[in-house]
Amino acid sequence: MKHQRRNYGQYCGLAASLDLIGERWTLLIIRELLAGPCRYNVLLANLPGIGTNLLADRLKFLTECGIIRQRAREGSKLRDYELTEQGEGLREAVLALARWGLGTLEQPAPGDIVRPRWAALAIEAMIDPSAAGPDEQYEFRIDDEVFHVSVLDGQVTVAQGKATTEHALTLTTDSLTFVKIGAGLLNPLEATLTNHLVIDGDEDAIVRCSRLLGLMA
Amino acid sequence: MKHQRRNYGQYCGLAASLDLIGERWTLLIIRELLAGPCRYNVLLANLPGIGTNLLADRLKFLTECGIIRQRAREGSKLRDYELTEQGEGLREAVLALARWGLGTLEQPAPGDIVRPRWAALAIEAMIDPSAAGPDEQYEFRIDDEVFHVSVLDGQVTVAQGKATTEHALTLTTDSLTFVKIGAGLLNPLEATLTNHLVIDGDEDAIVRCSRLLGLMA
DNA sequence: CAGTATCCTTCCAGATACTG
DNA sequence: CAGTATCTGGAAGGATACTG
Repeated sequence: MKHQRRNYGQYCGLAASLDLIGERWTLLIIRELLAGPCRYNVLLANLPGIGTNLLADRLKFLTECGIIRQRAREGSKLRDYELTEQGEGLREAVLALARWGLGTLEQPAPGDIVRPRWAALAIEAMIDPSAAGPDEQYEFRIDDEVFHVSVLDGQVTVAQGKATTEHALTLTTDSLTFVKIGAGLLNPLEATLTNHLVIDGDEDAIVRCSRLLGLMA
Repeated sequence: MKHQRRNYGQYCGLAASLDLIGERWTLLIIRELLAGPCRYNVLLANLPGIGTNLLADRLKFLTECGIIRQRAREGSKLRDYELTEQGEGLREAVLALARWGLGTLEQPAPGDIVRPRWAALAIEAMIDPSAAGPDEQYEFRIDDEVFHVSVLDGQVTVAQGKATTEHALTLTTDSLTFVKIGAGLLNPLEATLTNHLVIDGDEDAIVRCSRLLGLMA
């Protein structure tokens, strides 16, 4: 018989959350999966410092709780982990935490690492849905990965991969630069002047995109 | 020299959050303080299972990080802990987690405890700001504590204590009942019929309040 | 590739005693 | 009252080696 996990024993929404996703590493695993399905070894590579046993533990527990599931890739023996609908429900909470944490970030410490999808998380956290303009897409090229922001009927979403339609602008940068901008430690204009950030596209679209990301203050 | 806290070493908003408030008990302490300033021994009493040394550790760390501060009560030697502005910024994240966790709650396990302010957190998590109606207040009496919901200029807030104006309705219940309602495990009508929930007030206000809390589905 | 198994270290729970 | 200090068993976390 499996030993009962430690839990707070409180009948409270927050305590219930923390019983499920409050352990070390768990929310970082969720963060990775919020960007899309992912294989075991890719998770392992994107979470430097986690032990392979600990990753396996967490994945097993999250699967038992119905927060993630495994799915076979068609035409391949490889399996991906992906969020269930319940797991997807954590997006707002993760974004709220990321938004708060962005505000506390200072200059990176030596040894700190950055990944493109964390920059994508920063994009998503920065978005002000009430600033959504007309339907269009923006393509973000961060290091070697591509993401796109899509405005559709006032709904804004961020996803992995190229834009699915013509995109109104292309933004090219590295993940460190982008996270610094999100943290308010670097001015987009300054980044552009030093060539760490290159925006290519219609001028009006640039303004709309900046507004959407709260960069006009 | 103080030993450096364990941290993820990731330059990412979420990881930065978790470095500060990801340890066990920390968010539950924040939850208590979100309801208002609180003394050491009250925190200790409301967080059954935490050790006095662990609580002191957490409070010290949160103070060093600028998330909470201590304040002397006027005319008394007693000191309260309270959130700083930065700590107050965690409200949205805590509410998002509580909202998600409420959805996962099942019937309470034997030994689970409930507290009025956790029910107040459930109220706050349930609120749909877009459903805000005309300015008015609702008073909630849960066990032996009183909270009020205030709608003002389309902004909805929940606070400890009695309503500050005439209130459009008074709701009396116990914390267990209220959390169950928030978790969708108990129908408000059923709770009323069994006398676990008593609502006293104008009929239209009851409808508006129910809408605000998403109880009309 | 996707995990187990192992070993060791650190952290936490709970109790209790003590201080200003 | 508001903590600090100390101790102990047990659980969780981390590093590495190994397996189907």
